[in-house]
Amino acid sequence: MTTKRAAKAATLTDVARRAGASTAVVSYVMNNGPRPVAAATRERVLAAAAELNYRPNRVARALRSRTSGVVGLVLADASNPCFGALARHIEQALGARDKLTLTGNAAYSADRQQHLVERFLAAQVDGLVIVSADGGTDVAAEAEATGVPAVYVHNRPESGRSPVVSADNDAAVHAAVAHLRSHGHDRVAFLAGPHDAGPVGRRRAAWESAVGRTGDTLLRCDYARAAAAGLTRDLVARGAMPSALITATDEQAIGVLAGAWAAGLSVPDRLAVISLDGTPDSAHTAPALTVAEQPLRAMARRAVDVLLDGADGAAAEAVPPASLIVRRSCGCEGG
Amino acid sequence: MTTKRAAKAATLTDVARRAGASTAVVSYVMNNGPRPVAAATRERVLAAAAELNYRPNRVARALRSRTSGVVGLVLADASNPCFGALARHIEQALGARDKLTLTGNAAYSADRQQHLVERFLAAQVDGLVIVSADGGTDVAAEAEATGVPAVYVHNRPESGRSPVVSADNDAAVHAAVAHLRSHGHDRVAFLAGPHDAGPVGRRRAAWESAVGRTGDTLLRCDYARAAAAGLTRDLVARGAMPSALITATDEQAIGVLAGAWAAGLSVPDRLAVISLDGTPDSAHTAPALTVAEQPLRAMARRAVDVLLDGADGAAAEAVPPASLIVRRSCGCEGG
DNA sequence: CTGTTAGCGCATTCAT
DNA sequence: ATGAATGCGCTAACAG
Repeated sequence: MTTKRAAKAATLTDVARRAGASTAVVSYVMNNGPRPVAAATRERVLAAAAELNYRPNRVARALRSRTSGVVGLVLADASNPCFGALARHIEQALGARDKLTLTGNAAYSADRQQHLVERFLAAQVDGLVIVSADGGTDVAAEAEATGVPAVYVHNRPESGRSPVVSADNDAAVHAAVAHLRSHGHDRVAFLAGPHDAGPVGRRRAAWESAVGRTGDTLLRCDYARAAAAGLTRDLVARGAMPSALITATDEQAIGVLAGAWAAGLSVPDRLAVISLDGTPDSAHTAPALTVAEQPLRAMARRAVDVLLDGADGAAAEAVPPASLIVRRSCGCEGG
Repeated sequence: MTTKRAAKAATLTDVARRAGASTAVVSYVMNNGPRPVAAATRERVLAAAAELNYRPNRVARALRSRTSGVVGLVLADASNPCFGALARHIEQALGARDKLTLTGNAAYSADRQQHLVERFLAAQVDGLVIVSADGGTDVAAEAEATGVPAVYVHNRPESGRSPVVSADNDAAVHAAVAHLRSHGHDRVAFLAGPHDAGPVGRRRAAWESAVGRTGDTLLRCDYARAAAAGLTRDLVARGAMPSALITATDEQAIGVLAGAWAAGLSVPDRLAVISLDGTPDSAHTAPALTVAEQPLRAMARRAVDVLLDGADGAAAEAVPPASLIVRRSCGCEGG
């Protein structure tokens, strides 16, 4: 009969006793500093630690050293592939810096976002990464008021003054418009979100400047796939579907594809589509989406660097520009 | 010039001093217990806390009370929509139980999974939820050896003995086969994973028992969308594509749809497809996928209950069975 | 009902 | 190079 009760975890004091050393020395060898330790002593300590299967208690360490080694990641909604992909890259980048990631989904609710931030702050996070949608309050400011650094990724609320890392929306939109024109479309419609805040608002503005005042149609719908699919079916039914379309997000593009299929409208033959996110999902739609791909991994890395090293200036500039990935939905062959 | 330095956070002692009470009383009111406090005193304490903008330090609390209020979630890969959706539901269920979620992606690497678990344990998590793929070691056992409860979701390694919450794969597969047969397909092929471990292995076995030894073809490929797309193009090119197919996962189904589109094979006219995951993504493909939907939210809730309340027995039984969601890819109209 | 006090496990300062 | 001793902020005995 094996013992069911877990052996009480060994502490630094246990190791010290076993190694015939003081707790201070053990601490020095566990952390490689801040003071030197004789090689022989170090060996004894290491051996004792191994024998006792010692695991440093990060909570005690956090209390004493006032850094938890944990950063909070607040997400508007991880089921949006764009946010989800960012989240993975951020978690990975934090791991590379030896940080653990506390993750929370706010489900597009400002209240829940606020709640999450408060709980993260209470948990003594070393920093906050906020991947939020439009409409939230400036939670980063709240964090910084308590001395915790924070960085926005992708979107920053109107009133925000904390650093943001975002992609170059203008270049992405212009590349997309140019590509569609090279296919012979002189009219290029744009599918925006329900309002003009945040990155999508900037993309819409970029589209306007790119197409000029030529009367190209501006479409709007919610970011959900279902909404875009519904809009597409409507448009086809009314014969009002343009022949070339740029969608503000991959979610919308996927919805458009689904709606077009359901309505019997062939993409790219009768509708050319380019999307502006470039999440991994976009490569495996039917047909595969041509996209202006945001450098999500680079954005994540940059955000973590800004957060941890406080390189406030030139945040956005340091991430590579969006690049056009040509696949099928624009009308090009291959892909 | 506003002060840039954050005011040192108020502590329980500060509140006690300000309220003219002892730290014990303050603790009692902050936690609503474990001992009663006179209403008048409680008011004074609350007022003092509010004035000082007091935030309990969860790290100190964790050290003292030996529970951190944090649980670790280790994911094989959050970019797999099935795991990603589970992760969100688990995070939400944990939040409802007042727990924070430490999230880590193992990227299908047993090493990284091991690493994550060790770091989570060092962070004194109150429990571990493991959404892993085939091939990992029994990390839950390691956690439980240190007294930390752990639950597997979706998949448990061969050697595992910890509780596992998974869906009813057999029922799902039988429903899918029956539905395809009702469309007149007497042969129903199955697309499995590269090997027969884990849930996909069970699904494949269920398919075999459902179709009998009638020579229906078993296909295999990696779980990635690209792999399934490539396989599909190959099969079409060689004229070896069956007319009815069940895919073990949504990822594969999406890849099949992409491959079929690229190869000019019409779904559902010349290929009927049903998938066995039923992630949110499956509703917005072209055409929309008919799926045997796993009750991901219920699984997440159940897993959290098992983890936190130790209801080890009858884990899987308590989750609702998979349900067939009929859309277009099987050949049905509407959807 | 409330105050006093002793640690939780660790990092670090002050002595050697 | 090492040891002893001091808290980090909080909870929970133990006294009133």
